[in-house]
Amino acid sequence: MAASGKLHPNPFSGLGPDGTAQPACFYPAGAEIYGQGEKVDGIYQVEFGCVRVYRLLSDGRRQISAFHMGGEVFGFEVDGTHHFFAEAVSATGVRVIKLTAVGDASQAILPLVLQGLVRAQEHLLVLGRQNAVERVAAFLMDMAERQGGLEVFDLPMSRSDIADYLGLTIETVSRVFSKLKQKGVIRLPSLRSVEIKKWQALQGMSE
Amino acid sequence: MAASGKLHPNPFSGLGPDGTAQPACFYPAGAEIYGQGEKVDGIYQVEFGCVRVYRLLSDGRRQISAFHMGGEVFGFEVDGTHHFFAEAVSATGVRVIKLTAVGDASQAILPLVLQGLVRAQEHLLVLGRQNAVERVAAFLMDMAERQGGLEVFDLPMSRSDIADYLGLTIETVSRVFSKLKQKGVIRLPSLRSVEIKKWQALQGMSE
DNA sequence: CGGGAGATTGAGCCCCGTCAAAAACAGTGG
DNA sequence: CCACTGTTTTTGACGGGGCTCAATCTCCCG
Repeated sequence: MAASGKLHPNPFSGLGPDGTAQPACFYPAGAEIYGQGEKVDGIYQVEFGCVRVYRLLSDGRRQISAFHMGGEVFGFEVDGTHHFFAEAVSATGVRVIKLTAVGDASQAILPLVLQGLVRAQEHLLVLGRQNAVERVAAFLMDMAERQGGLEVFDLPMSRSDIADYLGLTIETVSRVFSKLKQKGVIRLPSLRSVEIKKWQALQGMSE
Repeated sequence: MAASGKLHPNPFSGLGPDGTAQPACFYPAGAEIYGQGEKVDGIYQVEFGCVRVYRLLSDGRRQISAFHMGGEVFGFEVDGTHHFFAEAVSATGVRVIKLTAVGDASQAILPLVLQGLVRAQEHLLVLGRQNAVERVAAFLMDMAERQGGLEVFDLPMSRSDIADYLGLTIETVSRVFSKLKQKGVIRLPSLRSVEIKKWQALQGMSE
């Protein structure tokens, strides 16, 4: 399938010699972008598509710590080695930004790292203190906002991905979807798209 | 009570004009260091004691996103406003580091922010995919490591704080403590201290 | 039409939350 | 040192939300 997303503005385009932008790489759905233990050779910016970043427990349990969509930057690491896996959720274009020396472009990437930290802390609240309905509601609103606040939007990821992001099982995710649909809060035009009919009701669920 | 902790090395001591270190402030147990919505006027470094950083849901549910102990830096924010509460868990000394302009000392604080991000992502795995015993085991090992890896160490925080950090209830935390004690994995010399008797067993529980 | 992966739905169970009571602890004053 | 009080922790009984296991359904893509 041809990936025809338009490119997002690159905040690094004016960096000068600090961050060196590379041509975008294409990854088909499911392709690994980097793996646990690999050496870090830069940070990544999503051009189009969607990326999941996750860790595994030894028994196979998976926790997706974040999805990254167009324009977002990911792949920060602390000691030169990746501690997570990153894979394309759907057909995805990723631009690699080489950091040629320690501290390169840190002025520019600090706010991006901070944003990632805020997102992670936000998600801690969801995983630590919200029930299944609240988690799914928060997820749907987050996805809608990141796609421009439209009431109809795509879900690039499978139920399994959603479950591993929300700390639930696919069955529970599916049941919550069905319940929200039945209540008229959402509509599911297809498996991978959602229409929010009652935004207000959704908000009330994730407080 | 006199706070007699020795001061930890300050990574900002050699910053020059970028970060301006202030004299340490003292906070008694329970005192608020900053609150949600307050303006940011710097970042904070723990001199001694322990700090909890948390958010609240509208119905009062609380999620502690991190505890910060001696030497650690916290209070990073993205838009000039605090989105969390920070309170002293026990009698605590905190040094405020004023950042006089955007980007100040970012070279120095980037690794600290990255470390916070790694910690948060690590904790996402715990909250999303581990059961009560695994959560408590991970917590105990983390606390032990942060106090030098001793087999006997202090718990500055209450059961309620531990519960709100691990996404559990105080009853469940207490029950897990009792079970671990009964199995001989830990000993509880007092309410606020722990001895790890079988480190290996603890590790096996949080995989 | 058939095959396979993903998604939905159902039945049963278990972990953990809730509610309640007892126990341990900390602080105060006598 | 002890008695008294309020807070924190522990322990118990019980119920429910979400997980497990399993069957069915839907959607692709040949």
